[in-house]
Amino acid sequence: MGKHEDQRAELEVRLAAWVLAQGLSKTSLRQLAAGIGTSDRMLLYYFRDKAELLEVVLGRIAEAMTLSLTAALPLGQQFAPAALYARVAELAASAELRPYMDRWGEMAAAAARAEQPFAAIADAITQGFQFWVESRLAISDDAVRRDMASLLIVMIDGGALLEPLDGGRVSARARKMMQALLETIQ
Amino acid sequence: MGKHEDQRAELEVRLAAWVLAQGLSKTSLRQLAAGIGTSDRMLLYYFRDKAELLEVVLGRIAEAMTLSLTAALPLGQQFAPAALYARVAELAASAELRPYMDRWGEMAAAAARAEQPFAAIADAITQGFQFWVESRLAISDDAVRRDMASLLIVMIDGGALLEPLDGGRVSARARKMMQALLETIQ
DNA sequence: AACTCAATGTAGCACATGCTACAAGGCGGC
DNA sequence: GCCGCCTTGTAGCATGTGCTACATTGAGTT
Repeated sequence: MGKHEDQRAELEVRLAAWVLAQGLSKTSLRQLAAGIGTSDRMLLYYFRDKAELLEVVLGRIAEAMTLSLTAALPLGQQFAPAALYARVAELAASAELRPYMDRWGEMAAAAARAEQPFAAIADAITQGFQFWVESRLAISDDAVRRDMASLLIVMIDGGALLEPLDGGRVSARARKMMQALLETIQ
Repeated sequence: MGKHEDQRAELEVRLAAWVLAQGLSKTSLRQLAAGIGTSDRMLLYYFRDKAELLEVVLGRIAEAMTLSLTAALPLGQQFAPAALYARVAELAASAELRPYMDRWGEMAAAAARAEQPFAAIADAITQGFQFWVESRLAISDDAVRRDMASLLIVMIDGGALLEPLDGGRVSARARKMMQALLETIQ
């Protein structure tokens, strides 16, 4: 196997860990290089350009997020909307998944500004998330299950987005109300 | 009255219009100056620094948004959650309010990245929005009215955030489901 | 040992950014 | 008419950015 590919994969892993921990705000080539202990020159040796680097690294992070989610709540079991919402809201706030949710929020935001290459990746994650929720909802009607999954996603993501605002109060109140609302339709 | 203040106010108006139309992604001093037909030098003559400029301009935009919202749905009338949600969702998608919602999404996103001075302004808007919704909800219990208002806000903002993703499908499905859900508790 | 070529370092370019120093214009009061 | 000062233009600095040219190293092959 090629040593080149190994080296590049190694860089990808370290970059993904660094970006996951540090966020998307400090992603200049020099900052990334300093963060993982190499040089910007090296990054551009192993990646065509910054766009390709980010695409690959964010892809890895997205993949890891999906793995984490699935590990925490394996496929097979199905839940009523209220129960699944509670589980996912709790998960999203957990120490393990919080960094992923934060990055996800940043990416969705960047996508809203039409920054590349965030839009494409955010799109893929959204669809993956939709599928993940959908396949864990105990709702027989296909269309309703789809719609309910989307509702949960908007609530989770919207909550995550507004979390840093107003000290998290709006977010907390909405979660509580949503929970109550979902329980009325058991 | 001082001519200086007039000049500055004039700049503020033009800057606000420009930023409202163009978004927050092109807000370097040179870009702003070119956009409204002046020089970066002038901007820094009338504003202490870029932070103050953005603060004032975004404040103006936020103010205009509140005015627009209130004009569209004056205080006095109160609505059941489902009705208010429908009205606001429709409003948020209208040609008049859409630019404001887009800017608001960008600001919330920027605030999530802890970029200054967005955080403080986004905070103020959130609270203003909470008050706006709360005072139009026909719910007698104070705590419940607060929580329901927050829920609607998270749904509206979350929907706006996810609107550009997956062709707006997730957003649309969530809106539909939420509507149905709210109607069950008339 | 000599050679080759991938891997890495050093230096720098061209550009954008926020901001500033300095000077020139122009409009007021005397 | 002349002076003074508010306003505006020109030029530039320091820094950060993505990216590149060139030189050097060093390990593997013959």
